Amino acid sequence: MSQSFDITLPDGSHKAVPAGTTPLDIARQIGERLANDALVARVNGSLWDLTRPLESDAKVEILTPRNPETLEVYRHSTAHLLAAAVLELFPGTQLGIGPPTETGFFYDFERSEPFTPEDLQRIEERMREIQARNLPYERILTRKDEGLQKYKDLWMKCQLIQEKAADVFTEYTLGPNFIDFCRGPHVPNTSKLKAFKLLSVAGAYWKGDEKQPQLQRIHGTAFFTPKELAEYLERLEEARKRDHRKLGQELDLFSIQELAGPGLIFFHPKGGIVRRTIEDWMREQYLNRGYSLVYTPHVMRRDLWKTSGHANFYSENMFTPMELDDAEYQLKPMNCPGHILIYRDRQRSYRDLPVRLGELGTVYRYERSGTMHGLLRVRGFTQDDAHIFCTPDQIEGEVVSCLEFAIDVLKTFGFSSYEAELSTWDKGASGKYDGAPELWELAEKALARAVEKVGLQAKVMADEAAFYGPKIDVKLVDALGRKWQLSTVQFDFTLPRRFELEYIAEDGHKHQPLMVHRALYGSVERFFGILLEHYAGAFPVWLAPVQAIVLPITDKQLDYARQVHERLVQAGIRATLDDRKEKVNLKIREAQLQKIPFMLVAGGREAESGTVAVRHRKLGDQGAKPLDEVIASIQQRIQSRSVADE
RNA sequence: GCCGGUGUAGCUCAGCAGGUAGAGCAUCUGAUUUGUAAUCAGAGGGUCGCAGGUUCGAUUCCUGUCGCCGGCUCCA
Repeated sequence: MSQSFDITLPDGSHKAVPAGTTPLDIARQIGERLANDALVARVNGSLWDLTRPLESDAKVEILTPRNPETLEVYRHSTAHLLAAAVLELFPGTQLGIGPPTETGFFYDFERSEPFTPEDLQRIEERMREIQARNLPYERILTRKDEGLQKYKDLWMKCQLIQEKAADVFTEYTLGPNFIDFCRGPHVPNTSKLKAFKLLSVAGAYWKGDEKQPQLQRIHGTAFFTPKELAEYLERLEEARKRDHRKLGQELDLFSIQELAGPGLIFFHPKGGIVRRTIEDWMREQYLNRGYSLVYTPHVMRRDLWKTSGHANFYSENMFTPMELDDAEYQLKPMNCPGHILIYRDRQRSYRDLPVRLGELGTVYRYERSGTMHGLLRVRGFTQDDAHIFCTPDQIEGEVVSCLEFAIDVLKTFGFSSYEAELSTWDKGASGKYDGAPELWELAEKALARAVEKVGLQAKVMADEAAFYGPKIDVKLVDALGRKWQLSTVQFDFTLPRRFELEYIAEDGHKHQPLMVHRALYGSVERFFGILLEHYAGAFPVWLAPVQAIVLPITDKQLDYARQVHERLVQAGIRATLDDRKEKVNLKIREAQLQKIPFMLVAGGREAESGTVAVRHRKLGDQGAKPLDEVIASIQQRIQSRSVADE
């Protein structure tokens, strides 16, 4: 056993070390500082505990907080710390799983009593105490049969061991009293954990399955430094401040009425202006890009939904059918069948294709109570929906223009950062797919080539396609770095078959067209909510419900202010006049809180000279300017749809 | 749907070991004519989410129900 291993370091240098050497030993040889900062190692590509002896020749890399992948390990170790604290305070609690997440970590517990917010505080304090004990995380190898015996009082752990463990598995201790079945790796000891905070408790089902017992999930977050933690908490606070539900009320944009029912949105006059502007832009684009605008009914016979298949596989999401004198009718959860009926109302020639039918179609879907969320998750919403019926050799071009269109939406509304996902059928391996393999191949190739052509980065999500066809999803990244699913471009191989769609091809025979479903805003309501949060309520001028407000200083300037207001309105600017007998300070404060882009102060001096004193919501007092100039500059912003707040 | 929390004036919130409620802002009235984020004074406004129960008495305790919030699940 006195063999030695050949270690390759990231700089390409080699080192011979005796068996039994750990990555931490190597770090120490390189430098005390590195050994101090080290949290975990990468050995031959996989993450490895610092104190775990090397087992062969290896490429070894010592990872510190500078390596982003370290954060997951760090948070995972914090999750163990949480579990250890819970067990100390509440012995007998059952442990579920405790993974890191994108923003922190959680651990699931089963306990008859609910954790209260006070419990959370106590737990967090106990975590700090345990942390201060400077306990090591130690990796232990255990035989499966032994492990099952050891964890016999922890049913979830036993289940996990049964399902996941090899004959010999790893577990990690945290001091003398805590041990957890876990793949690892972990940071070497609790002294490394410098900044963490528990955030919430909530219910979560074991394995995410509602037929399984419900557990209590404690969420927390952890960062390498208290400073980063504080910044994260500030971001959370910022997100809370720009919550679209809060802004929607403060800015009087929309409401949800208890008397009318949850998940149903009322757009108030100001929200109505914003929404209409968003919709008008889309309608204009439809017409510019070769789409036809159609309208389809909101309720249709249930037979239609039987033909489409929705009555079967989508029934959970549909409103209960209503009985009319001749038949059952169904509120529409989708627009596709309506567009299909228009397509097949007459015989189509290949010369007619592609047929692009677009609609701002309002659909109703049954969402379980408890799942609704402001504008983002509702029961009635409007899709900027279109269906493209085309020939096989047209699909690539069609997908390309859909993606270009989608990118144009993002740019127009001020999102510069976005990403895409290409969901594929994975060769039909999972067997859940409908449609001929040739069609899948054809469509997936077209999608992949289109993605490349428009220069999108698309992550391939194997086996994530819908059963009826592959798709591309576009996600945007907002001002706070949050990702939102937005546009989707999906093939549908099922509906053309179910509705026996056809066109007469050049060969004089009937062929089945390909059908592409695409929505770019996704849902207008949801898009509205995303925009609202992205801009924190300060909509770009072209979208702002009120673009300018005229503020006379005293009622001596009222006549002049009325003229100014009239000029603005004549110029097509959405302007209001604050003619109350109030101090200008108050008027400014309120206009500012309403996030009105331009406040035009009209006092005696301005009335004399035909000017207004311009105050911009972000830039502040800009001084007096000739009214003509001000009008032109506001108009310029509106016409150019500028998203810059200046 | 499930787990936990929560529901008091238009808004934000206080209060109640059970004795039918209070502030600030908003609203209305009056005064103030005011130069870049809140002028002053007075008045009005709530069947304490809804329905039962316990009690001499319930906004307060209990049960049910509805909405909302944080999650799970699902998705636009």
